[in-house]
Order: sequence, then C-alpha cells, then structure tokens
Amino acid sequence: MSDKPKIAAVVGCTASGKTSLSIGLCKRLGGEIVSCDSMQIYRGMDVGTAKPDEAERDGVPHHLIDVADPSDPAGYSCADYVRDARAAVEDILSRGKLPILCGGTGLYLDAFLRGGTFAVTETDPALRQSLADYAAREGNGALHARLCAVDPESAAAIHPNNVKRVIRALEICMTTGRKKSDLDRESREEECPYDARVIGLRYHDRSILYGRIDRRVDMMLDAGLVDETRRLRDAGVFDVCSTAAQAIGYKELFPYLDGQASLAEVTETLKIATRHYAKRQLTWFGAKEYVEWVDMDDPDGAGKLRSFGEIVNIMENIILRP
RNA sequence: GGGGGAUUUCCCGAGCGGCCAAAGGGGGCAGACUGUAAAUCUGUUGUCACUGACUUCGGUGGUCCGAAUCCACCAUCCCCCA
Repeated sequence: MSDKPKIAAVVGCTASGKTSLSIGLCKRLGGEIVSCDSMQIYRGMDVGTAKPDEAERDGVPHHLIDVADPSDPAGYSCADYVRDARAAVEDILSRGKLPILCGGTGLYLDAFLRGGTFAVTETDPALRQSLADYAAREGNGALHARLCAVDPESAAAIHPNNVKRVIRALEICMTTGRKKSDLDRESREEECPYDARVIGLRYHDRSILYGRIDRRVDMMLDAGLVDETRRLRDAGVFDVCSTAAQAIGYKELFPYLDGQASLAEVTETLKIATRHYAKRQLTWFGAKEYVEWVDMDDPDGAGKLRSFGEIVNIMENIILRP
C-alpha cells in the first residue's frame, strides 16, 4: 500500500521479551536488528543493560550496540542515534534485508520515525549550568517566567518544576534564536520516510510483567552486575558520561558498594526503579498511535502466556500485511 | 516482680483538645514528554448518593459542646532495674 521501504520495529517496556522475539522474527524474515536502546549503545555496559550476547543473537546481525564509549565526554545524543540508525537501516535495505528496530527508548524511535531532519541544536553546558543556578537561586517559577517571556507556547506546555525541560527550551531559544515551539512544529510536519510496522509487546496482567522484572534483576546479579558496576565506577564512567550515570542497574548499587546498604536492600531498590521505568515506557508507547499492540498473555486466559511461536506468527502477519 | 516508652490511614512517619480523612516520604495507580530520555516532571491514593455525608488513628469504657490528641482498664511490643 506504500511505496516507501518497509521496516519493522519491536517496542515495549523493559523485560517484555522484545529481544528474543525480534531475533526470532529476524531468523524467519531475513532481518537484522537495529537496536533502539539508549544504554546498549555503550561499550562495557553489558549485564546492566541486558545486552544480548553472541549466543542470544544467534547469528543475527545487530547494529547500534557498543558503538559509543561511555568514557567519551562528548556522549551520545538522540541526534547521533537518528543519524546512525538511518545509516544502518539504509545499509540493511540496500542489501535486501528487513531492518527491525528493537528497543525501549521511545524517544529515539519517535525521533527516528519522524525523519531525522529536525534542527540540530547545539548543547551549551555552561549555559545550562548558569540557568540551573538561576533556578536554584531564584526559584523554578522565576526560570519558567524567563521562558514564558521568549517562548510562551513552550512555557505553557512545560511544568515550571520540570527545570530540566525549561532549561532545554531556553537553551534552544538562546542558541538558535528561534523558538522551540516553532522548531517542534516544523519537524512535526515531516513524514516518516518508511512504511514502519511498529509492534508493541504488552502484558495484560501487570503482575506477570513485574514478576519478569524481578527475575531479570536477580539474574543480572547472578551474572555479575555488582562486579560490572564496580568496574565501570572505578573507571570513572559514571562521572564522565551523564547518560551512563542515569542507567538503571548501576547507580542503585552504589550504596551497597559503599557499605551503606545490604545487597538485599539495594536489590529491592533496583527492582522498584525498573518497575517505574517500565510503567513510564508503557505510558509513552501507549500514547503513540503508530504502535500495534500484541498481548503476550491471553487477556481472557487468566494470565496464560502465549507461546513464542504464536507471538512470532502474529508479528509476522503484521509485518507482511500489504 | 518494679519503673519508663510505644501502638496513626498499604508501609515508614508527623500530629498531642477544635483549622484532621489526618503533614511528609515510600509504595500503588494514572499521566506528560522533540532530543545526553533507563532521565525529568505532574496528578491521584478511606468510602460514598463526592462543593456534602459517612467510617477511621491497638481494644473497651469514660471526661468534654468537641478527642488521633485527656483519663481508666485490657492487649501487644520495646527499654531499664530485679
């Protein structure tokens, strides 16, 4: 129905089963994975990001995993992602294969789907710092008022307490001389260059998901998460790379490494943080009209899980549909 | 055996006669999000016929116009002296 090249995407919250299902899909459809995960980007962050190892990848090519060094102060932005993902997708298409984006970083997927020619705006750490200081000194409301003066439309859409966002909007106005709301509007007019089939994996019964999250955290701990955290922290990664410092799975263990909390306490904190994250992802993807949802458990089956094969079939139908 | 302290809404924890369905935090639930997003932020959280009514602050019974707050006894837990 579309003359645009077809691509697929498998999204969903953390621990939903995206990785194995999309690999299964690749094997069936001759696809290659383009990771859409803001943390698997980084080399050395393996256990904590549930990065699939060679065995899990099962011979399926994976792109955009381990492409950035967390000790590089330049970091890796959403803009970087869109650029790199675009290149990877084009490469896969040129070889006649199906690109399957897989990951839970909704913002990256959204940006990618929008086309990628959004205004490239520089970030200005010094300016951010001074604005943050201003907010701390004069209050969140005062900073918000400054945004209100230059870009009332953005100001109205951002809560005064969301200082991070207020700063970003202000930064855009100050470094580009244009209103963030105008730039947003322009990018929204763009059309997605692909015929993208976005499949969302979800669990009707939330307790199943939460059980999976708990088990996954326990498995990460067994797989050496504590050592990985210690290693990365000793290497200074969390001081240099602010994105890496945000990753769930590491910062939660710091109190344990410092003897401030037991492993059990810190494990519980990690599970809770992961559940919160999962809920935010669910809210994000739930609001995206382009997501076609597939239930992992039978809505009427009292929590009965669907088989791997059944899910892959459903996904395949969505992708193959004209 | 004697003396002292505790018991609050799912959890922790304020409150110490009216302005208390009860601060604050956690958790739960819901939501926002255009770029360093696994972050950041918001709302809601006793019940209902919901600008009002009703049932709550270990239990029972009192004092008072009025109690989570004062008194008595009972229950449970903690501490000190034996």
